[in-house]
Amino acid sequence: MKKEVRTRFAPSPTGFMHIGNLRSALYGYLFVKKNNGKIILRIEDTDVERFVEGAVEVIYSTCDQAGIVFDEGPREGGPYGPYVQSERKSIYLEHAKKLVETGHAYYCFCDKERLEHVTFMGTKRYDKHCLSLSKEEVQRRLDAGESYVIRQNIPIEGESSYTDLVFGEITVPNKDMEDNILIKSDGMPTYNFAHVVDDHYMHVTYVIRGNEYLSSTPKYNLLYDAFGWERPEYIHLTQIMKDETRKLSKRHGDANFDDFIRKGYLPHAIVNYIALLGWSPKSTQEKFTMEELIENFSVEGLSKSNSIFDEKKMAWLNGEYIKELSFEEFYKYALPYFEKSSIKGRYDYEPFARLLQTRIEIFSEIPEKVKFIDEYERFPSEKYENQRFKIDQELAYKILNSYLENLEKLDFKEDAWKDKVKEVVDLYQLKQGAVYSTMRWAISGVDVTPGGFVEIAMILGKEKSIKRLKQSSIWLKEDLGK
RNA sequence: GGCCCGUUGGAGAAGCGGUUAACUCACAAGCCUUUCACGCUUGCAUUCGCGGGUUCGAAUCCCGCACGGGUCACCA
Repeated sequence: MKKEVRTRFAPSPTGFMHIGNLRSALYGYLFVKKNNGKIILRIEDTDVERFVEGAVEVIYSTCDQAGIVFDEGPREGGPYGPYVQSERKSIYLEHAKKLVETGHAYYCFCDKERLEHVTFMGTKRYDKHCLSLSKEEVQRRLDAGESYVIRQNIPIEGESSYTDLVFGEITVPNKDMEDNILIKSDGMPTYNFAHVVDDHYMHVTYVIRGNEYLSSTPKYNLLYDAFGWERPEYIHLTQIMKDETRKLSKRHGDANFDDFIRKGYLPHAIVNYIALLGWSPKSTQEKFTMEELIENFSVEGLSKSNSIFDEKKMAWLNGEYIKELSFEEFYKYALPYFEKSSIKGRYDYEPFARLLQTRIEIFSEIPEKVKFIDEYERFPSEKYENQRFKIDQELAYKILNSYLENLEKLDFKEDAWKDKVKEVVDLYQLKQGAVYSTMRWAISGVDVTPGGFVEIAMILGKEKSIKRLKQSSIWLKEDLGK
C-alpha cells in the first residue's frame, strides 16, 4: 500500500518571508494537493536568541495571500501537535537519552576552549573525546551539575547514501560527517535533531526543503535508522540567486514577499512567477491559476541548478494579470498609489486609471506616470523628430504654430481641439499621427503619457494647455536658432 | 581545503542517442496606431562550460579539467 503523502513547511520565525522560503512552501503545497496529501506548518523556534515577535503572523499572512493553506499547524490544529518546536522540548531530550542508551549518541562536556583547538582525522572537527567517558564518569559529572550537550555518534567507517527525488543518489563517506550536537546546553534541540523526531511523529513521508541539507541528510537518516524509524523521501530544492554568485537574500533587500506587495505586485503574479523559477511544466504554458499549478505540478519538472531571479519577467507577468483585472478591481488596487502621487486629491483618478490599466506592469509606476500633470520642464527638441511620420524640428515648429493660431478663441471642447488637428493636417498634407505626436510632445514634455494629446489637454484645462504649448513653441524656436 | 551538487543564448528553461536546439522574459528591427503603450511579425545558441573518449551518429552516455553553488556552528 502506498503511504499517505504528508509534507511540512518548517520555517523559523525570523520576521519576514523570503521569496525562496515562499517557493518551498508553494512546492510543498502543490505536491501535496496534486497527490491528495496533507501539508503541515511547523514552527522551528529552537534558537531562542533569534526569535522574533509576530513572526508567525507574518508567515500566515504571506501564505494566506499566496493562497497556500495548511492542513495542520499552530493555527489549524491537528492530531500530531503541538506544531511549535519550543512547546515540544521534553520530547527531544527524552529521545536523545534513548539514543545515548543504544550508543548512537553520547554526553559531551567539552568546553569552548577545548573545542576551539580540537582536530580529528586531519580536520577541525570534534574528536569524539567524551565518547570514551565511562558511564559512571558521565553520571558523576551530570550529578555535579556540569554543563553538557548530547552528540550524535557517527561511525567512522563506511558511507551513507540515499536517493533524493530530484538529485538522485547521494553518497557521503561517514568519516566526513561530524558528531554534531543533538541537544544544546540550554536543553533545546538543534535543528539536526528536532526536525527528525518531529517529522517522524508528524508522519511526514516527504521532506521538501532547500538543498543546503543535501549533504547532511545522511546524518539524519542515521538517526532514523538508530530509532528504527522509516526514512522519509527527500525532495531537495535549488536556491534562488540574485546573480550567478550571490544568493537572493534579505541582506540585499527586495527579496521579501511583503516588499513586492508594497511595490505593487499582485500576490498571484508573484506566486505564478516563483513557481516557474526552478520548476517547469511539461507544456509551454506560462500563466497558471493555482488550480492549474496543482494540476501540472510534478517533481520531474524540478530543476537541479540554481535559478537567477529576474524581476523584469515577474513585472511582465504582473502586467498580464493587471490587464485581466476588471476595472473596479484595478481601481481598488491603484487607488493607494494615486493617493501617494502628486495629483492626490486634485483630479478625478478615474480617467487616469482607465488609461493606465494597459500601460503599467506594477502599481508603483503610477505616481511616475502621472507626474507630467504638474511638472513641465524643457526637453530636447530632438524629441519632436519622428521617422515614421517624417517629422523634423522645422516641421514640428510649423505644426505647433499653426495649431496655436486663434487657439484662445476656441471652445474648450474635445471635438473643437480635434477639429483643429484636422485643420493642420489638411494645411500641410500630413498623417494625423504626425500632428498628434508633435502636439503630445509639446503639451507633455515626456516620453510616456497615459493617453494622447487631446486627453491630456482635457485633463490640464484650457489655460494650462495653451500656456504649455506657447512655452514649447518658444523653446523650439530657440533651438532652431530663429 | 575536504566532501556533496550543478553547468543549454543576457534571464527562466525544454530537450533523456538521430530535432531547423521548443517556449517565455529581455533586447533589436518592422507593421499597426490619434502619441506612448497594447497587439502583430521577424531577428537573436551553426551550438549546448572546456578537453578527450564511446558510437555510423552525442547537448544527451563515459572520463578528466575548469567554473559556480552548498556544506563542514551549542543557526536553521
